[in-house]
Amino acid sequence: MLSFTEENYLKALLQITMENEEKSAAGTNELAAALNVKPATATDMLKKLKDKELVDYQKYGKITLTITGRKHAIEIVRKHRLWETFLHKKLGFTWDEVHEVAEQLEHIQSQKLVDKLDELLDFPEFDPHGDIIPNAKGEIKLPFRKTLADVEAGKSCKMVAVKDNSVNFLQYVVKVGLEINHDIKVISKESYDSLLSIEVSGLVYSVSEKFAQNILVVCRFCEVGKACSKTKCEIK
Amino acid sequence: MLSFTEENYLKALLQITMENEEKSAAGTNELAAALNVKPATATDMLKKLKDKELVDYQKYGKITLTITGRKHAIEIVRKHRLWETFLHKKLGFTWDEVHEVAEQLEHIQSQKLVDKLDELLDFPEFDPHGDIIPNAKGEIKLPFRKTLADVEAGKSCKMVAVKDNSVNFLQYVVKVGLEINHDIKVISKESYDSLLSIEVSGLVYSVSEKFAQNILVVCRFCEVGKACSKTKCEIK
DNA sequence: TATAAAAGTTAGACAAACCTAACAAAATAA
DNA sequence: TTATTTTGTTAGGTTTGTCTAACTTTTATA
Repeated sequence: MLSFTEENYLKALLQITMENEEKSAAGTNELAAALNVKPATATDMLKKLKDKELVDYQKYGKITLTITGRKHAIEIVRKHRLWETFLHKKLGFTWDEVHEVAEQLEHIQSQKLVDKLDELLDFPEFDPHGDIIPNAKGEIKLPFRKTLADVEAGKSCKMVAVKDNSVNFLQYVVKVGLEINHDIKVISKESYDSLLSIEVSGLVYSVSEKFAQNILVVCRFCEVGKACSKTKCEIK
Repeated sequence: MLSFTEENYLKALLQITMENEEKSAAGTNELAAALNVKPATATDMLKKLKDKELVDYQKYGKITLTITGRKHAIEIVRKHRLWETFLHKKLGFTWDEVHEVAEQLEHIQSQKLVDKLDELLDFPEFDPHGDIIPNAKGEIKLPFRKTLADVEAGKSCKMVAVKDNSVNFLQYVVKVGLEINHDIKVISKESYDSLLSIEVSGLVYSVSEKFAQNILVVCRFCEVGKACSKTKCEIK
């Protein structure tokens, strides 16, 4: 049985090592920062997790999850995202409210609860932020996605997810009129500061590059989740 | 903000002091037993809860909850019973499965979650064991109830709740064919060992006095939750 | 009422998860 | 390739919630 804290370390490690394709290992400082603890604390915990064979780690070396550790981490992420979906779909929580409560709910131990929740929600694939919900077998099929910052001027795309789940960012996204499944046209890009001019539902907004890097998009004409090969695809 | 442990102590104190009308204070050993810790541990925690003004207590004296402590405890019980109801009504958990999971869920901090859950369940009054769910104001209207052991031979009653929420007892109740809202007729009572012969849905069973003391009943003809004054009332 | 039993407390220890301060190793830059 | 910065570790300390063992107070019993 894992403690809440141990679960949080595993989840953080999974998130760090899944951030992008290239990176597959984490560092102590990085991990500590993600969990809001001091590096010394993370070192202590890493020793413990190593003893339990949940992480591969040695002094001054990079940190990776073992198969078992990864399985645990995925189960936690699965629960987190199912709860987020429940809060949003069944209890009317807005997408900026779900994360905080799901952080608590993800630690509830009951396989039956997870299974039944999944069923109640009709086996959802995505949570309210557009993140993939790992299935009951712990499989995650990573969908093909670009960030809004990657879209060329003049091209259009469809928003499918956000990278940043902070309340601040999510509320800002709403304010800009953006929403999952909305179409976005990139009008222009400033070469100096990469400021983007975008059109959403007929209205034009300016957004920073930082903002655009946290909006995940796909081609409007392509199937969600697959690399598109159609000639008309606007997202390469 | 209270820790899980502190919440459990408050809840246990509420449960002990509400067990029956006469008793309104708890002892250290009793509390420790309820929480599965040693008396020494309970003493430590009591000092802490006293400092936080959640309990009235002094060395070697009886323990009672303060107004604030009671309010917290009732809120925890409310959450526990709402979650039990949710698990039973929305996720198909049986009544012997709900308690364990609700023990975890009762500690989730989110006022909105509690309110929305209450709404989703259509503001239930009773949980799957027939226990009263305190309302949003923290009010508990204690209904008039007797135990099956109090019912005279020849009289009938209606089961409305159980006192013991253990898996063992609950499964046994089901085995005997009993269920909330079922009518029970007491055929006879052995004067030697108080063994009861009862009739449920046309079938006759023998149950011990201990068992009968954990089945809560009302008069079949009286309104649930009120002391009955009708002449035909069979439960006095 | 004296004494035994029960109930409750204190002292000292331990594990988990955190910290700070000092140090060591690795990576980067001069 | 040496020096500096970044990264990571160790040592020692704190808090929370638990324990055991020894002790004290209260209650019950003879």
